[in-house]
Amino acid sequence: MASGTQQSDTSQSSKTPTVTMRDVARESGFSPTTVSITLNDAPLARYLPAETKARIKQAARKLGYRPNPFARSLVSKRSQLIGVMVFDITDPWCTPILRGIEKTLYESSYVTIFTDSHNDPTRFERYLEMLLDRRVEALVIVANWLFLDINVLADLRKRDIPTVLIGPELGISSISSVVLDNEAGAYKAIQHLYELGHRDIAFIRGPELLSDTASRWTGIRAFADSVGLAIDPDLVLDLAESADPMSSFDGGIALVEELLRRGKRFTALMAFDDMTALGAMRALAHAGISVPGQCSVIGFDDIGPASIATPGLTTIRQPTEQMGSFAAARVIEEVHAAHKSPGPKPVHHHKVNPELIVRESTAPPTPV
Amino acid sequence: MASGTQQSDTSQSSKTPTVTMRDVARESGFSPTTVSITLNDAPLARYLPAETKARIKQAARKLGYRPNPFARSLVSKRSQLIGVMVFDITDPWCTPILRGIEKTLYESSYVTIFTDSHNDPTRFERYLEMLLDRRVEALVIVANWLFLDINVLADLRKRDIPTVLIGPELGISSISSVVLDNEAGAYKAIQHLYELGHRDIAFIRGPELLSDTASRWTGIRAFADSVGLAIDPDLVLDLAESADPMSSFDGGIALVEELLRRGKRFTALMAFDDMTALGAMRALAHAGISVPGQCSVIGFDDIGPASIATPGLTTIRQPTEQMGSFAAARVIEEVHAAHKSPGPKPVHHHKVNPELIVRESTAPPTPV
DNA sequence: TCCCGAAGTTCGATTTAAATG
DNA sequence: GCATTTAAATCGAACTTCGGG
Repeated sequence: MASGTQQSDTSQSSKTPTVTMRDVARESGFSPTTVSITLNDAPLARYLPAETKARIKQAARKLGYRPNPFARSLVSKRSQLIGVMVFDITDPWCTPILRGIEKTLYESSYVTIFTDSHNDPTRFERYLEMLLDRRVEALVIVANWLFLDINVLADLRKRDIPTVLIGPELGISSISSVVLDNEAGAYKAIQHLYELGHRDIAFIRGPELLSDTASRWTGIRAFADSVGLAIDPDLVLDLAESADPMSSFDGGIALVEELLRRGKRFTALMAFDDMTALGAMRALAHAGISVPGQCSVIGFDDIGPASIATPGLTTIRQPTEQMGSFAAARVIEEVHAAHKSPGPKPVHHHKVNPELIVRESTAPPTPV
Repeated sequence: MASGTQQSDTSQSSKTPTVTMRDVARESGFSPTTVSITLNDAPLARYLPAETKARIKQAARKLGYRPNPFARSLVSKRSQLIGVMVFDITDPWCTPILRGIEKTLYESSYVTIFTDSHNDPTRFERYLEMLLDRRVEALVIVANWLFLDINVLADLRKRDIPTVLIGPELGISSISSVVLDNEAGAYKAIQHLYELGHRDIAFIRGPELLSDTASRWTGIRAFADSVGLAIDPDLVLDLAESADPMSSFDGGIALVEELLRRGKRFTALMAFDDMTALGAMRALAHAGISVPGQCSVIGFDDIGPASIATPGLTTIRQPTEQMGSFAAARVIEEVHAAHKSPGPKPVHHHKVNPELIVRESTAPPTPV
C-alpha cells in the first residue's frame, strides 16, 4: 500500500514541464516582451489595448504560468526575502512575536526565511552569513537574551540592510529596535502589590548582565521611593547567568528556598520573569505556603504558561505580537525607503508599553 | 544620535558594489569559466593545477565574492529552499518540532521558508501556493490539527515535491508522515494509573473529528480489557471541536466541573492532552480537590508548560524534536533521491514511540 | 576523459531602444 | 508624432564544446 503503483495521471506524469513566459507568448501570439509588460502591469501597459492584455492573461492562466522567481530576482535585484533570526524558538516568549511578524508579512509579497541561533554566537554568525548570501532584503532579530557584540551589528549597518532588533534594550546602538518599557512594567508590578497592601516584598532580580534587569530594578526603586517603601536587602536575590530559558525556572525554585532559609517574613514576591515566578510557585507549594493565601506572586512577560498555571499568574504583559508586527512593518518600510533613496537610514528605537494582567496569584496579604 | 552623521567608512559607503564572478576572473587573471569550475569544485577542477585554484580562491576571498543564488538557481534549477508550514506557531507542541527541523537543516545547505497557516484552510492554500511559486524543493507540514482535505495533498504528490506531514494519523494517505503511536501512548498512561492502584478513572477524550482521539481511546480500551478494568461511561466525557489550542484548557475546566456535578467517585483523571489536563487541575483546585492527594491527573504530549506547572504534570511524551529532525532528514533524502531518478517516490509512514514521564500529578489513591 | 583554459550558449525573466503602420 | 509591438541586451552563474600544449 505504501509505495504501490501509481495508476492515474496519464500524460503529465513525472516532472512538471515548467511553462515559461515564452510559452505564454507563443500561446497568445504576442512577443515575450508584451507578455512581460502586461503580466507585470508595467508602465508601458497603458498603451496596450485591453483586448491584447486579456488574451495574454488568459493564455497565462490556461497554461498555468508561474513566473520564475530566480530569473526575476536576477534582474530586479530584489529577493522578496526577509530574514528572521530567533535566538531560541524554545522560549515561549518568542512564539507570539513570530506570529506577529508573520501576520504583517502575510499581507506583503515578502517571504520569511527562518533561522534559530540557539543563543550561540557561532550559529548566529553562520546563519547571518547564510541570510546575507541569500540576499535577504531585511532582517528581524528576536533576541530573548543578548550576547551580540556591537561589531556584528555595525557590520549589518555597513551592508546597508534594514534591520530591527526585538528584545533587550541595548542602550545607544546603531541598529533599530523594538523594546519594552521595562521600567514602566516593573513600576506597575510593584505598584499592584503595594496597592493590595503588601509592604514586605521579596524580589528575585534577573541576571546582572541582562540589561532588562537594571531597568526593571530602576522601575521598582522609582515606585518604592515615591511611596517611601523600604526594600529589605535580605529579600533581594539575583538570578544566575544563563541563556537557557528553563534555568530561570530552576533559579526561581532555588532562590525561594534560599529566601525561606533566611527566615525573613515576606507577604509577596516579585519575580524577574514568569519562568522565575512559576519556579517560585513550585518552591512555595513544596514548602506548604499557599499562593496567594500566604504569599502573593507576580511575574513578568505573560508568556503562555502564565495563564494556564494554577493559580493563574498575575504578571506584566509584553505586547509580544504587536512587537513582532511592528518590527516587520518597520523593516518593510525601510526597504521601501531604501528603494527610493539609497544610503544609510536613520535608526529608530520604539518603546512599547507593558500592561498589568491580574490573575489569581496576587491578593491582599492576610493579617497576621 | 539616532540618525547622526556617519563618519567612518570612507570609500565603500552606501551600497555594496556586488562583486561578480567576472570580477574574480579579472582579478585572478583567469576566465570566468575557470573561476566557476574551481569555486564549485566541479569535476573538471581535477585537471586544474593547485596554483591556479589557489590564486582564484584568493582573489575571490580578497574581493569578498559571494555567488548570486538567483543566477545559480536559474541554471541549476535547484532553489535550496525547504518550505515549512506550521498550523499554529502558538501551540507549544509545535515549537520543539521546529527546533528539530532546524537542527537537521542547519547541517545541510538548505534554508527554511517559514509559514503559519493559523489553522485556516484559506491561509494554508495561499501559503502553499507561495511556497510552490518560490520553487521550494520540499515541504514539511507541522499539523497539530487536521482540516486538510485529501485533494490538496494529492495535488502535492502530483507536483512531485517531497512532502512529509508531522502530526495526526490520517489513515491511508498518499503523503509521507511522521506520527506518534497514540495507541501505545494511551496504553502506557492508563497502565501507569492502574499500576498505582487506581480503579475509578475518569476520562476526557478529544474531539471526535480528530483521528488521535480514536487511537488513544483504542489504547485505553486495550489496556482496560487486558486487565478486566471496567470503564464507567458516566466518567467519560468528550472535548468539543475547536482548532484553538487554548480551547482544550477551557474544555478541561468545564468538563471537570461537569464531572464533579455528576457526583460519581473517581480517584484519577486521564486527559486527552496536557492543555486539557492543566485545565482539569485548575478546576480541581478550585473545587478544593488536591492533586495528586485526592485525585491523580495524567496528560498527553508533554508540552513545555507540563513540566513547569505545579504540581508537575505526569504525561506521555511525544518525542517532538526527534519527529521534526526525522521529517527534515526524510525530506532531504527524498530530494536527493529525486535528483537521481525522477518520478513519484514511495510514501513512507513513520510511527514514533511515546514515553511515560512521571512527575508529581500522579500518586497512589488514598484509601477511603 | 592527457592537461589546461576559454569562448559561447543557456537558464527565464526585465527593460531599453527601436520598428511598424 | 502616436499607438502598438518587438528585437536585443542584460542580470550572474553553470555547462558544453572546443583549441592548444
